[in-house]
Amino acid sequence: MKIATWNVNSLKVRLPHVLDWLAANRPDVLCLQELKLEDKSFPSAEIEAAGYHAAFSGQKTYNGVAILSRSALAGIGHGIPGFDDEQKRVLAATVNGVRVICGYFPNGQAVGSEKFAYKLRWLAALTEWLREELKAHQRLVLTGDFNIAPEDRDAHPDWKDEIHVSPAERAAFAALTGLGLADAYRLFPQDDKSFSWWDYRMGAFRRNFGLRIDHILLSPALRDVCCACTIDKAPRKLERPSDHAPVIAELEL
DNA sequence: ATGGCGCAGTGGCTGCGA
Repeated sequence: MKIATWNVNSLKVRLPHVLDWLAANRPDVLCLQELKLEDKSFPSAEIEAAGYHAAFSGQKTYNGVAILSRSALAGIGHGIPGFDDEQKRVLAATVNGVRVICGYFPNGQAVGSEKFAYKLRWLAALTEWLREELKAHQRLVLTGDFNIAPEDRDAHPDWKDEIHVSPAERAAFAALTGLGLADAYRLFPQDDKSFSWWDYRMGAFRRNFGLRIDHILLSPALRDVCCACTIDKAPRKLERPSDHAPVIAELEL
């Protein structure tokens, strides 16, 4: 099973890239973030024509998540149970016995801001929910745009902002891995300065001034069968790219 | 020089992302 995540920064604008990428890579599951469109505008026909089922949770202008799958999606769940939130950031579904949770984690804007407090509240709620989900689902994937670079090696050395690399955010990430979830990318040797996001400005991609903030976390049963995890930088080189690159994990299932 | 780029909304600009 090949499972991927990609923050597309507007599905409307990026649909051609997504369709091309699905055709070229044929993942079993693709989790999308930052759809920036309402459910009524979701491109269901195009996704279906590409051979994929879809579950989605969108809103106007901001946020929005989707799970695309070659097999049928079951047990679709919206949001974090018990956490009231108008922002569409979480979608869960079961595919061939694997519980897939797609998340667009809050940005946080600046350490100490109102949005930062919301980010930490959101992360705490997610973690408590995942604790229960892991009891119910032996095979579980938590994936998406985490907006956290878990270690120093996951951020360009010149990254000056505290957001995405602050101790509080990294502690929240560690709380998730503390539940037994493994960062699939770090199960394998990787190049130095491996990132999944690059600012549109300042020639950041050309200079590889980036962050690794898009992740695939695996429950113990899936970690044991994970045979590869890579970042595909090719779509970031296209005309009008998303600022994020897809991350792909391969599971021997 | 605190911007730069890109997207959405109902705009000639602002808010936001990371």
